[in-house]
Amino acid sequence: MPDSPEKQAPESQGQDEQQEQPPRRRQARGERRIIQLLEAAATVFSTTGYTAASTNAIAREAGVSPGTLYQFFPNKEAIAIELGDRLMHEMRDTYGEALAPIDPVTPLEEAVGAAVERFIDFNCQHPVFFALMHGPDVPGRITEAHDALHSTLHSRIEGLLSSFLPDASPADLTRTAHMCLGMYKAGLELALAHEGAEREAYVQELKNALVRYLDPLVGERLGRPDATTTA
Amino acid sequence: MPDSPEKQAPESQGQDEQQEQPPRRRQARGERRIIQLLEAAATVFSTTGYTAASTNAIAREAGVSPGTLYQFFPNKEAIAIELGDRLMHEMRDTYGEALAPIDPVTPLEEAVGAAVERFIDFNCQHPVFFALMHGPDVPGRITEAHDALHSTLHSRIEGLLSSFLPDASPADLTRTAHMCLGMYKAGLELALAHEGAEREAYVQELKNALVRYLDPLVGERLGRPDATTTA
DNA sequence: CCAGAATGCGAGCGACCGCTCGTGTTTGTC
DNA sequence: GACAAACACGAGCGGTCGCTCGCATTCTGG
Repeated sequence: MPDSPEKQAPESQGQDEQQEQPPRRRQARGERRIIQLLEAAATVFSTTGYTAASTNAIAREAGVSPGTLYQFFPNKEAIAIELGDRLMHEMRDTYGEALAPIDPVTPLEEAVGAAVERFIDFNCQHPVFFALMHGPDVPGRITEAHDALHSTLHSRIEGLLSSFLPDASPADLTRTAHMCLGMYKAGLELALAHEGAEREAYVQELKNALVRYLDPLVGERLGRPDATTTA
Repeated sequence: MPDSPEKQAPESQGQDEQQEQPPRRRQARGERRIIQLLEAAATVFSTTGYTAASTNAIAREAGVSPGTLYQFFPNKEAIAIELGDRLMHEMRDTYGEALAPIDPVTPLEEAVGAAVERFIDFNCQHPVFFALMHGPDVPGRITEAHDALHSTLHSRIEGLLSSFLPDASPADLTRTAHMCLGMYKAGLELALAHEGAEREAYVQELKNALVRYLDPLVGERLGRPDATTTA
């Protein structure tokens, strides 16, 4: 691993906020190559992890030469970053504000079930996402993106919880939210490790675990009409 | 990374079960060096992970030369294996049969609490253990040890569950046990990420999550006297 | 005390990795 | 058709890594 060279043109600093783009015109062929390379990278990353994946392997998987790969990406990290950005974008497009709005009258089961369902679905359709987000070896920028997503989810959960539990201490709220995220991650891992009906069963099990974990906390809330049908 | 050479003397196979030891006599100094090297390896592994840890770094951390390291370990993997073996041994020594016996009259809270407490404690005192066991990049033999431990824990949990739930389907039992292990792992990660009182709070939260997850399943059991005090 | 084994050293080998560069091919524009 | 820019190639550069090897030093048994 050579140290990241970090050689950038000094740029005109200070008064021009768009700092690059020596007008790099892409042809249609180039755009196709980029997609091809990103797909290859997704395959290699999700099978071997980020650090173990070699750029030569990605190029080989895409059926091009190493030089061609570096025609479109300045370095290995940029590939992962671009891949992560596109996944993040696709997630927001697909599920829109699904991870944002919280309807306080929604029953707990429904809220948990919907959120779990959506995120598990996305991860099943894009296994790279899990490899990049929960991989232990990914470098700086990806980790930043991961942390950003993580803290977004965390504060969403915290918000949901505080709407259910307005009188809980912030520390308890944070802990509970972290625990929920941890359980979600564990369930995701189990779901990804299985397929078909078995996967569905694990998703259901994750929902059960989350609801049962949270239910006692919100139990004293004003009445949910049917509290008996749990399983 | 060079391909693992895998050059072993053919050995006399078949009728002699102790297959090696060209009588390698160790001096006291050597034993000390081995412990020194293993401690250095523990430090390096737990800070950088297995693959990212370089043997030269381990030797440097131990204050010896690379050659000296290879006087005592045939390769990098062997260091991790020896380290893992000693940890496993120490775990069994420390907690003895604590992970074995299941007293069916023990209340659920107590059983879960005791098991969680013990394992969390061990992991807090030996952070390497987590790095080696749940690290994503560790090679063959370590993964085998991990899988062995994992399936041991899994079958213990399955046994406990089946004693509580004699009429549940095997598939459900397996799933529930996997879910418990996943939740434990998530809680362990959270506990390791904090210290002192906050860590204790996460341990308690993990116990809560597990008990609440399992309680509805064993709820129809013959009476535990006080079923109301949950928190 | 001394032969030989165990221990210790560190330059360096071979393999692989991320990445570059000189060169050749394709594509768009006039 | 001419020219430049974008695209493609692949040998190979500089680097690190796991690990070796020849040689010096220290310990141990007879």
